[in-house]
Amino acid sequence: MNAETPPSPSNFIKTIIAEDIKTNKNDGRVATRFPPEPNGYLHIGHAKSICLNFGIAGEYEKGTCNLRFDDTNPSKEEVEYMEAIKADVRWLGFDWEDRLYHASDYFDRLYAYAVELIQKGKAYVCSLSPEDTKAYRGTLQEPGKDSPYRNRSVDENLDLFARMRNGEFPEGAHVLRARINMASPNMNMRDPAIYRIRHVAHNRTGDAWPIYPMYDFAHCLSDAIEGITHSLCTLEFEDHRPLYDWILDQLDVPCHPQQIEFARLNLSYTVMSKRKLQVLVERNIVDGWDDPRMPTIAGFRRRGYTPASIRNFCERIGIARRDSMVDVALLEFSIREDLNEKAPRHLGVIRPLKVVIDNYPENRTEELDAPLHPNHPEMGSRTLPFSREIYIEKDDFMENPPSKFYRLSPGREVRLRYAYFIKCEKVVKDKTTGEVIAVHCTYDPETRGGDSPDGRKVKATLHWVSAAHAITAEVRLYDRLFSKENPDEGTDGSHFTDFINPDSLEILTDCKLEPGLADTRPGDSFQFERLGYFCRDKSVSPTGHPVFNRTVTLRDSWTKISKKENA
RNA sequence: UGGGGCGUCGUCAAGCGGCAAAGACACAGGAUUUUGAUUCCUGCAUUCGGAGGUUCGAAUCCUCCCGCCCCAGCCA
Repeated sequence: MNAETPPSPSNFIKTIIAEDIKTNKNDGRVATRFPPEPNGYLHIGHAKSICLNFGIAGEYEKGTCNLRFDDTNPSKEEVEYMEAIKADVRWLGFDWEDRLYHASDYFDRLYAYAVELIQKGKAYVCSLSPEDTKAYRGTLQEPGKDSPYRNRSVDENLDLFARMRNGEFPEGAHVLRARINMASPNMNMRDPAIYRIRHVAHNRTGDAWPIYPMYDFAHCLSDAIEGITHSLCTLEFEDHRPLYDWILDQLDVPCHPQQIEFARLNLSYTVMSKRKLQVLVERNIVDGWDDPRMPTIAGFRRRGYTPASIRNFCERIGIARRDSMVDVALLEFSIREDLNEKAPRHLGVIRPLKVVIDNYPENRTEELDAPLHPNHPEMGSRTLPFSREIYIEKDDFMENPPSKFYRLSPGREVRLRYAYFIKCEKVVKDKTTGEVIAVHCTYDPETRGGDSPDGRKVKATLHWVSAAHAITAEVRLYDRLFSKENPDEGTDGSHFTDFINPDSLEILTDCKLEPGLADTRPGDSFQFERLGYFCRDKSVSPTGHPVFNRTVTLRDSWTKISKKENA
């Protein structure tokens, strides 16, 4: 039922579950669930939870993981999000089979449980205004006061709750509260609201309900109804666990799942809350939920990340209870690792510099054979057209190179990948700006394919593309969205948007790629040799050219060396 | 200042009274290389937030201290 993922390391949750299996606590069953609220797109933090929940279930013969939408707040939730969430979970490689559920599936049963609670004297209708409710709640260090409505009779509560359900009251007039303890040091136990009036249509139940259950009431009961054994959630719900347990203890429920909390994922140089991601989308700071710079699953997909790379990343970061900030370099390692094996190699020049090979015949074109993957011959090969005028990367030429630079420069010989050795003879500059606009070279016909029969060596191999045959493309280079490792951690009045990296996107519109890249499809991934991994985008440039997104650069020790030299 | 958590390498993270304190990423060297990529070696915590204590023996148990996170939605 689950995607292939390497054997995963142990963590405290697996330890607990293994122990439960050993003691036959749930008849050997392991039932988890992934319970998103459909109020936004899934992000990499959700991927951690998905991999955990589906992953654990997948490790046991009697393991199951449900997909359950926690749709108890119709004013925030949308069908668009539900569809996107399902697509993302599937894309990640997980299968909920026939176990797609919604908290809203249980509204009737939840209502009956609420009635049961009232009948047992464990819940009451409170008619305090929201402001008064807040005032009565007390503070972190002072106990709250009992609501004046706390001792209404069971009959009156039953009547009022029935009328709430019938839509007889406006929003805010009443609320159903659990009758626990207004003096509890745990705020969640100070008679929390469990049903509120909302005259809002629900995307699945329509106008059937004018009241909706709160998270604390709906979640534990949904878990119990589904026979969940281990209810995994993030740390901020730890204080809710006593309430989770209290509700299940009062009621006649099928089972009592165990809630276990773990730390949520924080990734450096990005933000992870749905609210903040929504701000980025609404303010058009990014191009939508699937902007390749977004830490959403949809964003990573469009960026060219593979499901396996994200799953491997989630395995590597582990599961623990301490707050942490994972280095984005680990994610980058995970995608390089996967694409290095799978991505076919191609040549593409993103900042073209014209090279004329003076001793190469004017009208000649050759077809050169080039493997699609140097380490995997079984992937086959393609041919590369070669001619007198080619493009190389601007960065691969320097008129006055520093000592460590061993690419092309005046008088120097280098290899063109899978083609010929060329030697730089002359530099052509723009008369006014002094900018190098073309380079003249000679080639050695004896070096066809890239080997010299006389055994002479060159220090560098450059990627190139035949000027007459290249296709033009738009390439989008992405960098981290934020310039600060933790955008949430600004000084006094700062806002996370203050740290947006102004250079997070660079669009190159005149890139020259080997012709074979013309017949590729959106979503296809490649390595452009010496540059990085790129993924064909779904869009087309304003000029009608294909668009490629840079997923991640190759590891680059040259940049480090050159920076060191300049420092 | 009430309650609940958490503190092991630059970053994640194993470890649950007896290890020279896993592993990964990052980093630094070196080898191989028609990608300054990949691959391959090598190095990288005498120390587990601090101080005491228990014990033959402590990262693991106890005490105190310090630091960080969460909770006062009719959000989830």
